Amino acid sequence: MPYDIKKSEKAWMDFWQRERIFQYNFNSEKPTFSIDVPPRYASGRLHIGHSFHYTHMDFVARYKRLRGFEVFFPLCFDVNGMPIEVNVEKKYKIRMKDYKREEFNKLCEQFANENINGMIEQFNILGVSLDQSLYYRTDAEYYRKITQITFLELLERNLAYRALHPVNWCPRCETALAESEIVYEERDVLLNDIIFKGDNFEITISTTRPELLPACLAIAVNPNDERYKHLIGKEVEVPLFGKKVKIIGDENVLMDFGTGAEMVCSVGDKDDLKMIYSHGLPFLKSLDERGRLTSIAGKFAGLDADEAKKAILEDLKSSGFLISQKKIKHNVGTCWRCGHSLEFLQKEQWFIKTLDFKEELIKAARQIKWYPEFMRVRLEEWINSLSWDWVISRQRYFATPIPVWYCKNGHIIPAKKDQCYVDPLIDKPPVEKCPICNENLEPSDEVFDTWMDSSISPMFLAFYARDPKLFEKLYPLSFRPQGQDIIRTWAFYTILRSKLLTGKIPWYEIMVDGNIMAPDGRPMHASWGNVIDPLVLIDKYGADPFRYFTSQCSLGEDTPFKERDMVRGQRFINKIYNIVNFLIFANGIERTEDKLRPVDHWINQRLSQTIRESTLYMDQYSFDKAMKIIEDFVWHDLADNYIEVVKHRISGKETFKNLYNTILKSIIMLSPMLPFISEDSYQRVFRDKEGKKSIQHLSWPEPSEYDENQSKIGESTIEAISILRSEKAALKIPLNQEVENAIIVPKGSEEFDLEEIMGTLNIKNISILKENFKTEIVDIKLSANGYKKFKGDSNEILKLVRENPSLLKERTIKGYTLEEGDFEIVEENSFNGKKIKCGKHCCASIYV
RNA sequence: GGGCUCGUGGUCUAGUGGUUAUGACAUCGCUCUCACACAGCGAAGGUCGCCGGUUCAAAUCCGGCCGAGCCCA
Repeated sequence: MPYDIKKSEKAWMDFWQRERIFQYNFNSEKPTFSIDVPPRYASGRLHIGHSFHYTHMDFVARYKRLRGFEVFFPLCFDVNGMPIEVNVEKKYKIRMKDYKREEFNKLCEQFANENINGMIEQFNILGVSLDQSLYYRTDAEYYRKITQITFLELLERNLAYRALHPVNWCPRCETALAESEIVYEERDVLLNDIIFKGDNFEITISTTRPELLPACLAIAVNPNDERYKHLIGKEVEVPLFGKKVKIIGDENVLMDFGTGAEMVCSVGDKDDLKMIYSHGLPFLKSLDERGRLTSIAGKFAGLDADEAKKAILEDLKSSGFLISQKKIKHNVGTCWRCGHSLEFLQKEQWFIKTLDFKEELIKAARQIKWYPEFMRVRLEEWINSLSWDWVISRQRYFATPIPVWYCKNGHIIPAKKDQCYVDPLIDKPPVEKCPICNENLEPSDEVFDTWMDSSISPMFLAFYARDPKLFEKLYPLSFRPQGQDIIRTWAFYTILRSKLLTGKIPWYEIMVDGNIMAPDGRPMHASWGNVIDPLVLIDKYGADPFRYFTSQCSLGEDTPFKERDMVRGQRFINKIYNIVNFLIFANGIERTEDKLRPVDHWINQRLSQTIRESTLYMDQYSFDKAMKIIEDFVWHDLADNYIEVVKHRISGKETFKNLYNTILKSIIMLSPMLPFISEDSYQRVFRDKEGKKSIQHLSWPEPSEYDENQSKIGESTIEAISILRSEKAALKIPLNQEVENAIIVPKGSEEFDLEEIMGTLNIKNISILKENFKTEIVDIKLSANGYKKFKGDSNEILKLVRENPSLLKERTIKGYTLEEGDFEIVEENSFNGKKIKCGKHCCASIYV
């Protein structure tokens, strides 16, 4: 009966849920291993990349359970922000701003609920061992309450502040965006050369944004530029608008971009902003919140940026100011959600201080252990490049309300902490009038950037502001798994919030994953038609084969999806199933007394080595390496060699016991990666004897005991068997057919378990001999040690020895003392004049 | 333009100075051998992206270039 993967996987996931196998026990005496699970964004279903990430963290959760930890692995959802708003607008064909915040948010919540239910089902199918009774969603009042409280705490300490500041602004979404929300896109734009006239001179500037001409503050040139340096300090007139501006010198101006002269506007881009600050230029508001030109643009007022660009270029052309245009590639900042190009706008916004803490944050990042290590460098690069504080206010609906009120004189009245969760649009302020000027209060209608919610995830999970005792116990969390694309956001903001609010790092370890690429090696894009649905694959192959594929992906590297890895996984799972079948068969036969033989010691030695190495790799979250070692052991040492050898004596008590333990330890090691087949195997044979309800309740194996000498004999024996087996195959003798004679020629002082060889291969007599055996030296090479010893003389010595092999018997050559192992001798062996197959330890042949 | 990562048989991949470069998938041959033909045994297939340097010795270390990915400007 073949392995029914679908039926099995369904049954065991139901079993795990029913028996609450993954439930975290708050009263456990075991040490806790806590995972700051990425709250899955509730705008859709899991795609292959998410599935990949969650299986990786599940490997960790399951491994840590086996290592004796009480694992805290909660189910979390991120239910906030623009993607959901946009989806709801699309679904109902409505505009958010036409609705009251409350009403619109109800629609968002409903939309999210459907996705959440779907994703929980997906987690189950994948076998992700989340404790579903530990749960949060970021749109719930219990969660937003903590977002608000932590904000109020920062406000009390002046770490949050409100200020007028240019912000990245999306005119379509009408909201400020954080730097992390900007997507840079390369676009074809026109670089326009425009003449500015001064007293008896002209200067031609290059700009991609002529619509900002009304906000022109100055012309900037590089002070080292021979063409222009004499003009610095002179005045020119802004074409069409008649305003006079100065020519300034600034080292940041690129001499080879366009004409090497540019206009400084408020505010075209970040470079403008830097020059405005460094040259003390004023801010002009040239665009409004919807991206239209303001009154300073005269007759162009009211046009949006694109229309204005056209109109102004027209006028410049007809009045002779525009002298040339050429197409260039230009990086444009766009809104991560809607793709509209962004503007800089002067707005009152809420900020959290970050620039003051750069050093401290880098230090904190270094206290955290990063897997892989190089990901930390990316965070440090990001921290070093930050040029202003974190803008946390958003002019949107579906997010946590900012818990403050304002009076008309601009005083800020924050909510009281015990008032939270609070919605200023609905709830009453803590006081009726402004305590400073006795004015009436207006509620804030702004919400927080959603990273304000997700960046307190470890604090929330550790019961911050709710249960100080639990917080003491759980904080910092053990482990943060996440994707490389959100190092600068989720990882960064979490470290920031944690440091500011608790003074501690949020977790001791962070594991950063790469992405799954399409099979063609490119990112998956719906428009490229290379998107892969994990559920279709799992339906075809099963969840364990999918997990097998994800276990092959190196941490932190992008991996193209490979269906053939799932095929390979399927075969491996089938192999495991059949190994267990054999054990069940062996379990059913009568037991006789016996003793362990050298091959048993050999498999125990190989098992121990596998346990030691895979433990090392699992501790570093190098699942690919651990899996490779375990798979190699199970498939080749255990299945191909050991089982074949013990078949002839499987009725023996000790033999059976050794096989039983070897298989049990193997499936325990495989269970983090392949939980379904492992649980299935455990339940089929081991549960009765071991007693534990689930394989997840067992312990990660310790290396077995074995006798080193016996193990060596076992190794030579395995080699002899494998040579003789292939010999038998070559002679076309069926493997179970009896053979009269075989010979084994040891290379050195090796010993062999002849009885084992005879039993396994059905050979009547085996002799160990050295007569009639001829060794011919074919080639002589230097070993690594030889090279190290002889250094520069290596080639000369090698030449001497090759010409005269008898020199090998000398004690010294050219003053070097010779030792065994300096040379490698390539031999050809023959027996009775015929070539004979050889391995590391022996040569062997069937002797008919 | 900057930071990080990667570039190995047809495809994918292991391998951070020293035998004949690992394995998988695909290909070809042999074998239904009492757990498994979703198996076993064997064969063919590689100038280790390119150029230069260090070294007795480089896939591996260093420099430059080319290509890919992520993040940023």
